[in-house]
Amino acid sequence: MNGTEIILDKTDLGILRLMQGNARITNADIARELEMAPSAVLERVKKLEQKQVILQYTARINPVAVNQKLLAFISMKSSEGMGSNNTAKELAKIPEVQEVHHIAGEDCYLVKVRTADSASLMNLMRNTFSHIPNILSTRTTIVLETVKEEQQLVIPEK
Amino acid sequence: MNGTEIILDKTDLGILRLMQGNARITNADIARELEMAPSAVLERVKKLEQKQVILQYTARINPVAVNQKLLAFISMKSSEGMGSNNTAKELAKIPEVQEVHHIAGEDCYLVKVRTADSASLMNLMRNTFSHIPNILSTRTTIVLETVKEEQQLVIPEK
DNA sequence: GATGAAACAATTTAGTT
DNA sequence: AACTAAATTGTTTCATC
Repeated sequence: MNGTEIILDKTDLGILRLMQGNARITNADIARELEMAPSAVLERVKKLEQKQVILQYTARINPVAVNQKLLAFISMKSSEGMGSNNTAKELAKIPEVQEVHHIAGEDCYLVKVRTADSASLMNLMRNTFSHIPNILSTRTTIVLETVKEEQQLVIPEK
Repeated sequence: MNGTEIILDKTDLGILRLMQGNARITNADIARELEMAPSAVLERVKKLEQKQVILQYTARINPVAVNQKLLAFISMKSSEGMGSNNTAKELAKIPEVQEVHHIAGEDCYLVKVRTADSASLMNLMRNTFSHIPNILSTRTTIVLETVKEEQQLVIPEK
């Protein structure tokens, strides 16, 4: 069927919870929290990486500090048939595109984009999006203020 | 006016690029890449944290592995006047809510929510959203497939 | 701000249970 | 899978430039 099912025990979930909150926590500190040996933590973490339970360790950076002040969501209709998602794959290659979701309802993608300002969003749409085939229409929504933006998942207790 | 402007030099941007790609990189490795002393890297990193250029170090976890299979975007109209954003603040407190954006156009919020399945989304809406005042209407869009989902920013060269 | 050196701490490997 | 112990490597402080 699909890939082997991933089974996580209480210790794995504890590690995930700690690392989701602070990816630079030391294995020694994880070991102290969970009352186990650091070498055992290292083994667990390696396996979680291997199994792609942990996808990446990343620093969240303030977009304003690196001049990425504009955030927009763009809905796009595509003329390609169900099953193919080449349009989405092309969109995913663009560095300013942070997210591409295929959504229910119409033949639609929802795309999250970050640029310096509205002028650079226009340029991106004119120079890059316009070369992607099968895009029938776009509707752009500009974010005025972001109140919360995290990717923290609710990790179950058990 | 606003908070003091943040000025980042080439070294800071190099550190940010490396840590955005891998938050568990050692300061020693950053030092080797950027050809400087590890103690200087430590000082820079501390300052970037202090200045809130680095907001958090986090492990990105596979949602499927922790049983968070459903992703939805909800647009909400609110009856509260411009300037106040209590509705948004209440939404931000809910752990399943990953993002809350105030968007242009109508009196609207765009909310990103992750739950186990559609039944648990229904429960969340019935039990939690319904207690938040001033929500006039909601329109829920279910994600069928996520092609890309990252928060990686484009870090300028200089 | 950056460096180098010293003291301290964490990581990682290997052997054992 | 987990533990301990030992060897290696990284972190952190501090005096100096």
